[in-house]
Amino acid sequence: MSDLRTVPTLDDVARAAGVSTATVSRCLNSPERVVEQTRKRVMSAVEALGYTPNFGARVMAAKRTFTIGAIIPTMENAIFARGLQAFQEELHARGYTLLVASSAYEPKIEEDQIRALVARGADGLLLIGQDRDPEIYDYLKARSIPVLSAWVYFPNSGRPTVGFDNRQSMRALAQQVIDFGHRQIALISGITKGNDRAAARLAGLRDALSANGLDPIAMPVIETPYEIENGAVALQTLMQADTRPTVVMCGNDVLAVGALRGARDLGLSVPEDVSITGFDDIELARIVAPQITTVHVPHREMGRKAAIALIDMVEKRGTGDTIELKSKVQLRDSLRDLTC
Amino acid sequence: MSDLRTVPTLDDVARAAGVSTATVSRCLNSPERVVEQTRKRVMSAVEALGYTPNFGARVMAAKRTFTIGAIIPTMENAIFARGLQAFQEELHARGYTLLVASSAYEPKIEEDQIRALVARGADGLLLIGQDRDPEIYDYLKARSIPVLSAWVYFPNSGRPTVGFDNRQSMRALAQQVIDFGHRQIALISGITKGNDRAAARLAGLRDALSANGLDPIAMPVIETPYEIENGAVALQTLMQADTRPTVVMCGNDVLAVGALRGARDLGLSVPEDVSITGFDDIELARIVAPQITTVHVPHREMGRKAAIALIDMVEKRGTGDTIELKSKVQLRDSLRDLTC
DNA sequence: AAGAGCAGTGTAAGCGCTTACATTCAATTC
DNA sequence: GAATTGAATGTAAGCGCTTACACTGCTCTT
Repeated sequence: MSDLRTVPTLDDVARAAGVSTATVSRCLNSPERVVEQTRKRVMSAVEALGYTPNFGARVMAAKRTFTIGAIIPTMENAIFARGLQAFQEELHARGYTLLVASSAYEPKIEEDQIRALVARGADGLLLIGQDRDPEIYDYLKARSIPVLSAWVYFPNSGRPTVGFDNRQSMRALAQQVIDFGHRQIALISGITKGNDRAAARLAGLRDALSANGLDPIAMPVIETPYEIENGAVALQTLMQADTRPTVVMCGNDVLAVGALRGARDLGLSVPEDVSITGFDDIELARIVAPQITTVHVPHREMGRKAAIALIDMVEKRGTGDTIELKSKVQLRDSLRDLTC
Repeated sequence: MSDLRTVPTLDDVARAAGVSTATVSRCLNSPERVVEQTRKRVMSAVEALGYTPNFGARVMAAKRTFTIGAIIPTMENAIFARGLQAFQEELHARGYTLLVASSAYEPKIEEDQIRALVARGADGLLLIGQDRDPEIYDYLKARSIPVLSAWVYFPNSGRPTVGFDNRQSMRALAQQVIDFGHRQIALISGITKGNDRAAARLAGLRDALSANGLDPIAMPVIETPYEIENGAVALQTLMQADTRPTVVMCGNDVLAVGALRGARDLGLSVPEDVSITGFDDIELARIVAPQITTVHVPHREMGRKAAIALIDMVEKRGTGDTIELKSKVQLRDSLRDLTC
């Protein structure tokens, strides 16, 4: 291959094909508006020159970037990986590119990232959860950039969401735990401030306690960032209390796996000495021994539907539908049935 | 907040501050060239109007996108997550944005993704490994887009790499295995075609065998995509052979974790009945019981250094240095010392 | 057979920014 | 004090593309 001195432009193609730049542009963007014969000529010129449209110029002229931004709290563990993968596959299939950033669960960083993505011309944004400074929503609205919140389901928030009901899900899991005879329940939660999923899960657990005549206030709760190590430490703290819990429920599977290791390090067996539950049903939950009882979330489906919904908002200028997905309690070995 | 009718432009800011657009542009891009007083005035106008530069226009005028593209084989497991996270943090700190795509280990898809990233104006590209169609390198060269290969170290390839020597690393691990008295060694490898890391690891293992008077040809090898399930299946196949291996080495930790589960399902204990080793030292390796003996790779350091090196290449401060990072055998419980 | 209608194509005006070059003016030099 | 210098700022030419609008030469109407 020869070393091209410069990258060819629309103009070069037009000249080579003996047409105007407008025709070349049309060939590329709405081929049906150009007659077959011309189109062929143009396309072979494109081919011959190895022409690729200049992204910046196209963005500027068309005022569309075909870019969707997504900001997730973390890339370091698999919580969002599968959903995001599906999201990106669906976007790709529809001609969009995904721009990912992560916020490390920091609202400040998230805000920066939102601005960065907007500055880069993202046509739409996928965010996780809904709990953020209203000013950000104003900012996005002023620029008419559609936003979709995933991983949550809030039908009455006035903003579209695609996800599942974290509160109900946790409540359902807790009900199961209670039905299994557990009364001494403790929770290792993620940080609830600025994290509506974590907050909802905590609330759901309390709902279940109240509904079963147990005191939600008395329940020991440790809030800690979603990291395996933190789960281990938290479990050890909980097990040193005067009245040991019979079950330690965790805000997600990452904490649960940590708790499992913490128990192991303490010489406790799970679920004989203490039961552990998780949330999310990421691969991790099935890899460890015992496998972790958790709430299964349809990650891939969520990612796919989020992509479809968001593109819809971008293209149809629709306001965006809220979509509810169903989660499901996934019983495994880490939860002991005390009633047997 | 009021609903802005239109997004403010450089011109609006210039008018509001009573200066020319050039001055505003300079305030934003090289503030030291504008006198303090003016700069302050401009900045408060920027603030007041909520101005954000238009990405497309900036790209077009500056012929730079401040975007770095990265194509990784997969986002679905954690192999690349940590390194990529560090990569993106470093980029962000230096004013660049990361565009990530994944290829599903398919050369065809990777090629598409490369073209897509280039079309979007990526200033530089991070790829994993070096084994790909030379035509792609020509294509990138013609557009003078710097490329850096990570996760490998090939000092004499003529292209910059940032990573570790997969072959030597595997050889070192294998030497340890042999020193522990293992003679019946089997390998569950990733697919080596188009994957120089997998190929190098296989080669390194063979090196060690030869160096110790063992027959590299006789070693059972199963090649399979990097998925937990595949590791489980492969282990079971290997254990059904006439002469059972005393150790099953795996191309990475994902396969090793799968192998571990496969052993468990077969009722075998690790490492009593069979030893297992991994590669990469991702979090997974420490979560499972027993913890997996593996090769530790400095993921975060690799990501950070890759970012620095690539930006260097983009900004023409260098042609791209090859950087070697040191891996390290990480002994854990899944490998039994037969000599005791 | 003249006009209407329309498909196919061309012309040219931006899109919002960066930056080379031009201009201004105060400080410095001789 | 005139000339020189250089820092600070302004002017305006693109960057490569899309698209509104204009134009051309058909095929239909009536």
